[in-house]
Amino acid sequence: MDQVDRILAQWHQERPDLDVTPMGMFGRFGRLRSILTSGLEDVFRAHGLSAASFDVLATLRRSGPPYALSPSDLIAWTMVTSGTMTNRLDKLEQAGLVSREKNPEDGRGFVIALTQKGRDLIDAAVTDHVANQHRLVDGLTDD
Amino acid sequence: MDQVDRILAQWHQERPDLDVTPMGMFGRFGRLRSILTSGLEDVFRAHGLSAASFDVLATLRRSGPPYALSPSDLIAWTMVTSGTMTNRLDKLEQAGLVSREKNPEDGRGFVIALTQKGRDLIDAAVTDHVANQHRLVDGLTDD
DNA sequence: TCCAAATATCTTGACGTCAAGATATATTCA
DNA sequence: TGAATATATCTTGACGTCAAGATATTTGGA
Repeated sequence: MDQVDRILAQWHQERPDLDVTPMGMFGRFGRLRSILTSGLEDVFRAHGLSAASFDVLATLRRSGPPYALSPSDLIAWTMVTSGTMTNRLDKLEQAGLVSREKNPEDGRGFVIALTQKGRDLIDAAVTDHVANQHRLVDGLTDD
Repeated sequence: MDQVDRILAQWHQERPDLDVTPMGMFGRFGRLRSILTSGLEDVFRAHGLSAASFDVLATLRRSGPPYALSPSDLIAWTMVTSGTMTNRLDKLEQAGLVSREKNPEDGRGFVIALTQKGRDLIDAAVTDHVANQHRLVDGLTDD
């Protein structure tokens, strides 16, 4: 009898007209998500990153040399809005992890590139992150 | 070859030393979550609610008569911080969906209760929400 | 009885996010 | 070539969340 079971029991009592079976699935899915998310964030934090900043640095890193993309490319890969990306890039630029220069071929755009510091940081962070994912996945099985 | 596969292919190219198998699972788990979450929010929005406000009203409703709990109880059920709960209750009180009165038995505390309007709203919203969960779950199967 | 410790809630400041709108530059095609 | 339209990015304002700290009240002994 966990928290999800208690919630279902309350609904059964108060609203017997509803079949709340799927609610149990949604509830446990959400709890699993929250456990996994915070497990991942532990590693990001250990490298001074958030999930948001890791996301951008990792996208640049795995795009291969020269480790540079436009904000539009980053928006497409990460599926966030342009306002969110501007905000992420402001933080990363301020931290010296990426550079932001005008695109010489399109006056509307910019080129975002990993700095050496950003490159070193994301390489170390990804290594730890993948190991952490293995650890978290191994910790499941019968959930 | 979806977005997740493309990401894994890039990592394989750039960091062949890493076994990124679990990353595919995390990626698809995250995408599924985002799809389900936005599916649920459609119904909340249709009733003028957010996931946050639905959460509080539903907790009060399923607690049974007199549909009243302390902020501490609500914090325990919803697993958010006290600051978050204060903010949620401010919004709900302002919308006339809950009342917030001093607890006559404990000067430090309050009693949060559904108003009639809140009671009517959450009963209708929960009915739709559960139907929506059935719909979303039925839409899966081979994912 | 009175004070130290515990408890209940609110406040403050910072994050990350989104939608909508503002700007600046490119592109298209009449 | 010039105007209409499309595109790239940034800005603004609002939400929801958290951690840490501030207040007020209650409780548990000495």
